[in-house]
Amino acid sequence: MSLRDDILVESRDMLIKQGFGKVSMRKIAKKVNVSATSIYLHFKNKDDLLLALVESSIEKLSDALKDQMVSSDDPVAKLEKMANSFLKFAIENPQEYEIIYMVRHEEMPKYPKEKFEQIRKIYEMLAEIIREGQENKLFQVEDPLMSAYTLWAQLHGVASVVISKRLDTRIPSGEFMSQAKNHIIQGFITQKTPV
Amino acid sequence: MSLRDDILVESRDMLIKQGFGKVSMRKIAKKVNVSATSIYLHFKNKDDLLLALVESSIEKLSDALKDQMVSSDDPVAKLEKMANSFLKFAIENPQEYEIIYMVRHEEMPKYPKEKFEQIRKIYEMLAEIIREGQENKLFQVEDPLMSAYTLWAQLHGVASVVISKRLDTRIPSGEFMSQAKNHIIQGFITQKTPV
DNA sequence: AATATAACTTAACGCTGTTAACCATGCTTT
DNA sequence: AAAGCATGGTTAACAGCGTTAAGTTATATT
Repeated sequence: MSLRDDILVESRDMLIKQGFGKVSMRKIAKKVNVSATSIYLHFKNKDDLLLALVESSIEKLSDALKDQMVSSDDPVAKLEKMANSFLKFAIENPQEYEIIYMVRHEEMPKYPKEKFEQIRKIYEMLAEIIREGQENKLFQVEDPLMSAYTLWAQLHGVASVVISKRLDTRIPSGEFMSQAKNHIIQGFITQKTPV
Repeated sequence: MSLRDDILVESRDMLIKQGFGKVSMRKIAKKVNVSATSIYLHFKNKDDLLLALVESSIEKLSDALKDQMVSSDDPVAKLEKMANSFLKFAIENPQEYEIIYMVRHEEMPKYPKEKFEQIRKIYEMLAEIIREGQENKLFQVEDPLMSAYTLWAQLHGVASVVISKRLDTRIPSGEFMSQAKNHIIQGFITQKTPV
């Protein structure tokens, strides 16, 4: 395994175990038995290294979601599965999930957009499900792609409140997420306005 | 005005203008014409200072939402107004909004819970609206307080994706938010399952 | 054999949060 | 009035940070 890979492995481990604030170039270097400056031979700077971690976390999430897509269920069930595995991934890999949202896109205009191609593909996938539901008159949406983004944003909000422990102690997080998921899906479903 | 207040004013200003990463004790000190260590006479440490900022940002948001509560509209309209002003606040005061979500609760178990009383009150307020709608059979929810949390979480997800510029460039953020708001509210409304 | 390139090092710069020790001022108690 | 003490400030210093510049050493190419 190359030094570059060692750095990635160790820094991811450090990020997951100790959190974002405690990761430093010097500590990573010590872990892989190399001088701190050596890292700069493989990564432009700290941000660049972190971005590499973001990328691979996105890939993990992407894989977790894709696995759910093999089924030939109806769109509602598909969406539900997606929502489930999204939340499951976030809760089971909280640090991994947080890595994805760690770096602000605006702070890295220098980085090639292709790096985020993967995440765009997930959105397209969601949009496809929604489009299918729209055609079957199951979902009531204006623009499937936009709805894919709102769906994800809603799910992210739910995941993030749980992960960052902002939930009221009176509320069990499992029920919260399942309840939230229902509300979110419900929000897309076609309905006759109540009397 | 006391030095403590000066520090708060300047550090808030710095936080809003330059962002979280660029705020340092020394820079704040320079701005208020005092040595860096003097800040420690008024705040335990940097986290403590930031928490004071969080508190007052929460109060601002809380005020913005409370202002919407005077009306005697029906629950649906009320919820819509709340959602609108929540998103409006977030978009118009992005840095202020981010301050609220900056500090992780788990990282500050030392701080008194009463500090977050204000935010809890907002939740109770939302829960009250939802409870009202529930009794009028307008909303279909299990637990109004839990639903208040899911509502907020979803709104936060939407606000956060816009603020941190994660939205696809093809999607106009105004429409995105309005669309998302509709989905979110829709998710609470009682409905007859479609045929 | 000479040279280029790659992978690494040490030393240093200018930041950072935070602590320790010190000093002046003004209030309280003797 | 003298002594003591709390308050609000100071400077100096520590350890750690990201990053750069310059130097070294080994390997591959010509």
